[in-house]
Amino acid sequence: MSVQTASPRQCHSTPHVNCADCRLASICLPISLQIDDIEKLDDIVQRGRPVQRGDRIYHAGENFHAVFALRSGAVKTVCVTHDGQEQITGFYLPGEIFGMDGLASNNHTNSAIVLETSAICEIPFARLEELSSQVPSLQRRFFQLMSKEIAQEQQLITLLSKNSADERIASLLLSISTRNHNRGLSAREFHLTMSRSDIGNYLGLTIETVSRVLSRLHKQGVIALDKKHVIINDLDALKSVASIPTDAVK
Amino acid sequence: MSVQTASPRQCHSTPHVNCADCRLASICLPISLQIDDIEKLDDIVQRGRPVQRGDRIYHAGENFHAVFALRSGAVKTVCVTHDGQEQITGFYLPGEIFGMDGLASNNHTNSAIVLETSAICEIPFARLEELSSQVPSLQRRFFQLMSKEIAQEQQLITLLSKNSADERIASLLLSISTRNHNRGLSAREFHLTMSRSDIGNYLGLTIETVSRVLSRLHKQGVIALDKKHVIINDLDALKSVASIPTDAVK
DNA sequence: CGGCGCCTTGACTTGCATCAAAAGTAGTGG
DNA sequence: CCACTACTTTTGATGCAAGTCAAGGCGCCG
Repeated sequence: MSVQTASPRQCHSTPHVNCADCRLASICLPISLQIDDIEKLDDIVQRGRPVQRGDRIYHAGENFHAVFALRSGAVKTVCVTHDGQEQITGFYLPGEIFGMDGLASNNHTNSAIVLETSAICEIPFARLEELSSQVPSLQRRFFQLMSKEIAQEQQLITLLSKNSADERIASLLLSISTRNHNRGLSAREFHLTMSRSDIGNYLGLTIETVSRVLSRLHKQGVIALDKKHVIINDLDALKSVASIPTDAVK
Repeated sequence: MSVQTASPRQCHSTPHVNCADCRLASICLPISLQIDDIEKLDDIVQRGRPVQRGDRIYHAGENFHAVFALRSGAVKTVCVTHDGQEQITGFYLPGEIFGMDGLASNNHTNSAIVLETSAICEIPFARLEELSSQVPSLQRRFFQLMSKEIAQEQQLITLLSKNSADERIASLLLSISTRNHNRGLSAREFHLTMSRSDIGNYLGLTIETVSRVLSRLHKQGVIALDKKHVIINDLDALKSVASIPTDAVK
């Protein structure tokens, strides 16, 4: 089970870094908090051991007691239908929060599965809730996070409902690119941590279609593709495949 | 513009009913609040004039300042893509809360459009937020509402990603039926307030497909259908079309 | 009555799924 | 280091569910 991936430990994945010093603070939960409020938040955040590919952070059906912030690595959330099929509902990158499903019913509706060696902060919800009452900007921030989650899912709904296979895949690549960029990484070049099968599941496509579309984009020179390593050669062309105006900031 | 539908004014749409007396209290925002907390909530709720089919409660891009509870009638929320297409992201029935998009960015990402003569409660968010800090059970309730919204959207994502036209439409009928039932109305017989085109838009199908599937269900005797009036003749058969186990509660 | 939306139905087309097989990649153990 | 197994990805051939195009019906309103 100890699948050590090539992903090296990075400075921000060391357990002792606190929220104030974390280089992801500008995009994570602490946004817009005062320094002493960050310290209060810091007190309730639990930083765990690195987790490995395939590990589950929580299971669907499990009691909900915490939300999670991803420090490094990547995570997917999946929910299971009546007939046992899995649907991936989101991919999470460093600085992003997951696990807010399950708040409604006190039980997680999704499972969270680790895609590559990751470092994760656990934030016990009871204490977060309590602190939110005392720190209005934290309460607001948390409302915003949930609202952002809703907005993103609506984007996905639109993608699934209205867009072709090409558009869906181009959109996903652009989304990852943008999120990488916001974390201060390259928008042009990145590693697809998820398998073709994960991508297909997420976008409502078969793995064959995913493979074909990626090959075509490669042949057309829009992207360069080596296994899971992606380079966006022509950003405007990719946006045009995604039917996104080239001037859209997104 | 004044499209007066056949829908009669009902007792719970009269503006003077307060939260404590509203017959939707058991499924609306006040759930699990103490009686004096309901009164505090009641103080900030604004009950407006009835609105008509086609009216917009808020526009995409508009400043976010309130969430809304539907007292009677029906509402759809839509968001607009880059290329000007509309995507319906939800249908709302009495007792349900909408307008929580826009919390993230302080601007609504959706528009809310009235489907039939409706009565709506407006809840200014600033005051709700403030009250939430003082009343932990309200804060919790509001977190839950947003989380429920997330869970429902994930259901829709799964539906769009994995299910056939028949399954999508049967699922929608069952969802409306269940929600009616929870409001104390008939689960067997109801009025489809939305047009075929709305249904198609919501479910990622063309209006022709919607029409064909409904006709087929009618011919098979699973439902009776007269214009917008629906009677579910064989609930188990409908669940089976939706690929939902017949013993599933929801 | 005639015009305008909304809905239904039929004939045809197509994008993606399905089926099938081969090629590439990784992990394991001799 | 290579052979072996298992898994993932690619590529090709074929089929079908749902989209598109087109025509006609029904109800509503001026």
